[in-house]
Amino acid sequence: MDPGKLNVVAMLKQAGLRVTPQREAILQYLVDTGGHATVEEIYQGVQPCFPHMSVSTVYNTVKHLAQVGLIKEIHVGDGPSRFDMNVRPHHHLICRKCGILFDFYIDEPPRFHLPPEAQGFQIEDYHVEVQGICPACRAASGE
Amino acid sequence: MDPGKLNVVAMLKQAGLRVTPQREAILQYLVDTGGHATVEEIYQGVQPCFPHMSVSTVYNTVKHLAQVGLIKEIHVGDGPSRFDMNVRPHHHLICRKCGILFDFYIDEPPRFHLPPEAQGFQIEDYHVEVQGICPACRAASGE
DNA sequence: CATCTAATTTGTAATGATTATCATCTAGGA
DNA sequence: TCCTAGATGATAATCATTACAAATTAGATG
Ligand SMILES: [Mn+2]
Ligand SMILES: [Mn+2]
Ligand SMILES: [Zn+2]
Ligand SMILES: [Zn+2]
Repeated sequence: MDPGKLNVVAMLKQAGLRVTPQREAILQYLVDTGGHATVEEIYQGVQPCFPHMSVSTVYNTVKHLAQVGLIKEIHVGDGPSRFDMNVRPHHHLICRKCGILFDFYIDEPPRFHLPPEAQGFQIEDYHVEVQGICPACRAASGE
Repeated sequence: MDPGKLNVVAMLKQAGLRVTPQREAILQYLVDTGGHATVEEIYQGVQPCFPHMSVSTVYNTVKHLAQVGLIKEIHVGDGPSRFDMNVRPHHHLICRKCGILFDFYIDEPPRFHLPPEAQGFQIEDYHVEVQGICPACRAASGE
């Protein structure tokens, strides 16, 4: 028996979600790849194993997984939503050339000083989106 | 003669853009409202004065205005693009209740410490998106 | 001022991401 | 085993945006 599979089943059960083959496959894909997948990427990724799965099911599932906190939906620029297995509070580096995403962390939150009209704004969360050129693309264009 | 109108004409000319009635109206709307308008809001805003204007023209114009740096396109969450007259580098507070946007500034950029796989990433720009509850909504729900 | 041309406008079609709908199916509890 | 709330999947609908092409026009030129 596949220990990884047992793992995603346990994750679904702990989260109080019904365990379906589709949900197992989608969560397994996310666990295996570990990156920041789009619905389309997930859909393509599970095709070989689940050729009948509907793209609706992928949308439904990632919505549920995000609701129970197993994954996190992130929006980057104007692109499609991405789904992140890393649910710790963290931030992202985005390469302008190839679009690759890296996680990074900030230990001490920056001091936001708010304008008068925003005084009293209750800060609940924040996300830093850094744009630039990734090492690989720098190497490629630098040469 | 309207001094404001002369102003937007000058802005367009200085930017090297052709001056058309539609562009004047759109830029004037942005100058007057000064906020973070969507294409739809701009379109509705100029309707009384330009009932014939096409929504395509709004898309075209904001794209051009952004290209020459007169405005800045911003993406917030999964919503439509917003267009910002404030072209200084700055960041945003977003209210989870009503969606209102506030600008804010950070004097000293936070120290991003990157993970090993992102070492050498060339940072070009960054944007902080703060989620929370605005003063008005706090007052409304607090009472 | 008259003419010319490339840029602009506009209506419409096409695209891409996402949500809505609903008939069918099934996981999991009784 | 049965039952039912919840899940799936096919499809339609919606929303934001881009693509296209014909008609119009800003602004340069003489
Ligand atoms: Mn991440
Ligand atoms: Mn702003
Ligand atoms: Zn890159
Ligand atoms: Zn609010």
